[in-house]
Amino acid sequence: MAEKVTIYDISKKLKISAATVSRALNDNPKISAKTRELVLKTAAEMNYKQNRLAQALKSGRTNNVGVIVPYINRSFFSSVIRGIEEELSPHGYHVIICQTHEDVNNEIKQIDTLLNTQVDGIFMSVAKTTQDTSHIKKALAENTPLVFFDRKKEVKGLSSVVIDDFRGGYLATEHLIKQGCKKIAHFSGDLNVEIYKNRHQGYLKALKDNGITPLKRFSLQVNSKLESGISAIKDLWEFDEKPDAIFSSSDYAALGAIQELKQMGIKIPEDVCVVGFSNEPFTKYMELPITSVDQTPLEMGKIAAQVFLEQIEGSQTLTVEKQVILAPKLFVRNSSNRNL
Amino acid sequence: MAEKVTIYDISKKLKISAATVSRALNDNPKISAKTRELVLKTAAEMNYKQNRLAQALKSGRTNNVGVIVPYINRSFFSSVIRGIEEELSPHGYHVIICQTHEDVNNEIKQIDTLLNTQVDGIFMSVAKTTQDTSHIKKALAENTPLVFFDRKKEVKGLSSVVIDDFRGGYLATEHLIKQGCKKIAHFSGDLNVEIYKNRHQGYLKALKDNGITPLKRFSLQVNSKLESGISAIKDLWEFDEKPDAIFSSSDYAALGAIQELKQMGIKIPEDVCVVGFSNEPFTKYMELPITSVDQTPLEMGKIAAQVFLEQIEGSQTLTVEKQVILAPKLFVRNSSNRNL
DNA sequence: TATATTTTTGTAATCGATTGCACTAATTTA
DNA sequence: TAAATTAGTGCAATCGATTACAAAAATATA
Repeated sequence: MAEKVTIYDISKKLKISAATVSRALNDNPKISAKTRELVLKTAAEMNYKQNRLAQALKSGRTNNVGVIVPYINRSFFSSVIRGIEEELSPHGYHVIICQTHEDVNNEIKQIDTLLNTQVDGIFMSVAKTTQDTSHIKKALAENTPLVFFDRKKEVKGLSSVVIDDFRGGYLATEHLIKQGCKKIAHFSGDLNVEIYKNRHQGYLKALKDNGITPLKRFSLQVNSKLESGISAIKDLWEFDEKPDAIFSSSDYAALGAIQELKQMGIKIPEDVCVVGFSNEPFTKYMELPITSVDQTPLEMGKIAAQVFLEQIEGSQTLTVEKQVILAPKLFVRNSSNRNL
Repeated sequence: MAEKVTIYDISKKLKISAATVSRALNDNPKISAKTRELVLKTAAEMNYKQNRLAQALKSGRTNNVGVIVPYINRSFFSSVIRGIEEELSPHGYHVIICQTHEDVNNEIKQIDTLLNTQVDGIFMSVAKTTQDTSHIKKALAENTPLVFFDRKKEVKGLSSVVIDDFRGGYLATEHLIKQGCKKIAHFSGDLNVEIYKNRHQGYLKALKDNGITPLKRFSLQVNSKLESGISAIKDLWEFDEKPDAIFSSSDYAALGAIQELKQMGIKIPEDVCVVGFSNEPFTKYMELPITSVDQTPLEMGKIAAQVFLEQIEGSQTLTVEKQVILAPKLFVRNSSNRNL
């Protein structure tokens, strides 16, 4: 068994104090070049590895950050996490992951245990049901930087990185209008959730800017499931005046819509254009690839990490909150492309 | 700013020693009920939170585990990680994630820093290119349990949880035979990688068991990309004797195959059946859903976690390695289902 | 009541690294 | 050469919790 080598082992071997060893290893300028060399050489020989726990206890910094998301295996979240990891790893940070399963109670627990483990920072996308933010303010109270991504809450002093959902909604709708669509229906998610509300607003604004009066009946709350997309189409088609386009806040519902429309013999994109949101991996693999708004998750993760780093490094400055809003990207594919 | 409360603060307030406080908090039976109550009550009042770093330094256990995968945002890996997290979180463990980007050098670094951070255990799926295992043996030398999942290496003393890739290959091929296919081609991955080799072996065995002589030309090395599937089909169709089924070790290549076959006007599943591997989320969403072998990633993660827990808890027993082999599940869908 | 036991609590070392302060040795200055 | 700096090291406390051992308090026994 490899016994752990400590600075005391080195100090004994060299008959110098542990303090000197520590200083030599940390490139402290007060140490003579000769001693430093000797210590470094010996440390290498003895296969010394710094005990990060001891160091963390002393310094109060663990070099760990926590990421809290609803589910890690959702394509969007795992990509954001990847971005965070890739940006932070070169700086010596490790990423700890936590899942809330969209439940505030778990969120509360996770924040607690993360703060307890003394993470140097927290990244989070709040659960859909989260209303109260007192558990989030704890991080602030303990002086642990917290950065929201995608799903944020308004808490003074906390930074966030989100995409411009309004613009995403606007882009998608505008694109549909340019394709010649005039009766555009929108599948929104729960309008109490900020991101869905914003996408909806963007949709409305684009219509108005183009002289189209939005029809109340064309805004449906549809949750993020294939089946919901199917039944939403059925509902819409009960009326005489049918839409000539669907802009869905969810790729899954968009897919359901496409399946149902095809079922009914409706041609896409000739008769009806369909646009989704999130740019889920499957959208581009479909036989009829689906146009979708990309949320640039990888970039979002990287930028969130940068915001955290700025906050940590420049601790001089009083904690300044930073609100980054990324531009969404529309990927036009066949489900809405009439210019082929 | 909330000052951190320590057991010393409690001991001062109650005028008892920190040792007593510590014992009371840890339910040590040597403490009188009265004192315990008092301490617990006071601790709650003062909002005491144990410093896990100090405890970790003392005990040598951090309650952190590391997971090393090629990329976290691959559907399969993120699902395994989810399984690990969900199984371990109730036991108080946190999960640290690391990516290798399929590069052994990163793998080496990651193991090093994880051991350095004193994780209590490591889960890993090795990079495709990994040959030498000396970096992995370091964990063993430091007495840190390491559990392989999916992609393993033979290292004495290390446990693993994998699926029965041979059986997966066998199942898929057998299914195709039952559909009446007789000329089944196989897209394998790199045959130097164990999992691909095993799937290939399973394919061969199923053919033989059913009296079909495998054709060398029908075993192609195709990497896990849509485009590769397309060109593989082109290659196969240059010969007169065409296959009547494709069993691909990759869902992406299977998808490419389907696209190209359709392009050529070939009917699926009537003329050619197609089966993929991994049960990627997109397979079930396709207009023509793709039959695929599921690797039960969530379960794999959970079981890997259980193996780790057994190893940690029953530290009495000498480290016994455990090799778990999970059964793959075939999800039959329209790309290979002629019995509709 | 005096002594033996058992409970309960306190003292101090430990985990490994860091760092302010003090001290010695080496160098510079007068 | 003596005094004043400067450079290089060591001592010991610290981060917060745990725990063997010692000691004190409470209880049981004679």
